[in-house]
Amino acid sequence: MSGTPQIRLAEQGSKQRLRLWLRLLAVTRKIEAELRERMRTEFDSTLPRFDVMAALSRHDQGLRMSALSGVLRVSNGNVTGIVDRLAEDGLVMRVPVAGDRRATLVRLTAKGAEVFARQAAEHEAWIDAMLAELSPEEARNYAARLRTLANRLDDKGATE
Amino acid sequence: MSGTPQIRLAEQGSKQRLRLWLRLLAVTRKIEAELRERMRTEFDSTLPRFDVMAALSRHDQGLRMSALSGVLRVSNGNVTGIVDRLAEDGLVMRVPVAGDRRATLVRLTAKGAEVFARQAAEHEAWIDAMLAELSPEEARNYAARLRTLANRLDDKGATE
DNA sequence: CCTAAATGTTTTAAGTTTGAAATAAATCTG
DNA sequence: CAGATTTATTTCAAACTTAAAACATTTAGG
Repeated sequence: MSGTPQIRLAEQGSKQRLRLWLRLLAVTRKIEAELRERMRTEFDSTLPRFDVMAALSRHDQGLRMSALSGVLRVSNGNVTGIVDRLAEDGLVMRVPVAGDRRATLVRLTAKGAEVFARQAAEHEAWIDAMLAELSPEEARNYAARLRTLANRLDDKGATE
Repeated sequence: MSGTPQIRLAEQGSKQRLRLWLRLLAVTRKIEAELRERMRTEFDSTLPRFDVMAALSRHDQGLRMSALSGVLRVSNGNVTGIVDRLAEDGLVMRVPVAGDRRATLVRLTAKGAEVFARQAAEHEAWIDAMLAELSPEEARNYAARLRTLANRLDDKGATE
């Protein structure tokens, strides 16, 4: 009815992986929705803004627009808009790059660094609470597994 | 320097969970980006459209706008726009609900069901290839773990 | 040097997304 | 049964997102 045993097994593998993907997506969306809601109510901000500030907080010297876009895996034009709005609020600043007038370096302002520090502490606590069910060891194991999976995905993308 | 041993351990757990979350997000975004790209180039469509059709394909009798919104975990207004565009393309139809003139039932058209069947087969194959590194058993185990995690998150949300 | 290709960023058009306000209809309550 | 509340959906404004086009600048070849 449903083919040879070999094909039945392959189909099952495919179904299991699809199911895993759907669960992964569901959990990720659930957590993101919760984080977005809290960012909005507690800090009157958004996740994309937080993501940009988080990336910048790891680079005191600042990041180019293209580097920011690469780190966050979002399009160039997207970053332009988010940085525009953060700059309006005085949280980041655009700095010219000496020797390349095409490029712009984006950096957290003093105010931006201060605001981000507060938000980051809460953000970490929210995640800690949401994932409290996972022991530190379990979290570490899953993170490691995801890391190898991400590497494999990157490899594939690179060779295509 | 960094507090009592108890606090140091708690901090570590928090860091591990944060790291896990960041990896989860990175992998999910990577896969989504790949799926979006393929939906665009192979089918000239988008993930949100596919998601809506996938939900409808599991309900022959159709779904109310609010049910669709609930299943997909996106806002009501969002679903309105996506269904509008799918309807323009003749892939879904709005059907009045007998006995409740506020509500609308959304269903796949024959064309929509046919288009979705083709896309779903490809979609499953793409995911199967991307997650090929995971054995069916491993996929099943992770899916199960994510399921309990999702349940826990839902419980939290319900009691708040 | 001068042009062609490459690089860095912004702009644009279309679609997605949210939360809140508006609308419409059904249900509850006195 | 009339008014108030709740429920189902759409509309709206603002932000996010992408891919592609436009722009500015730099680098590479001749």
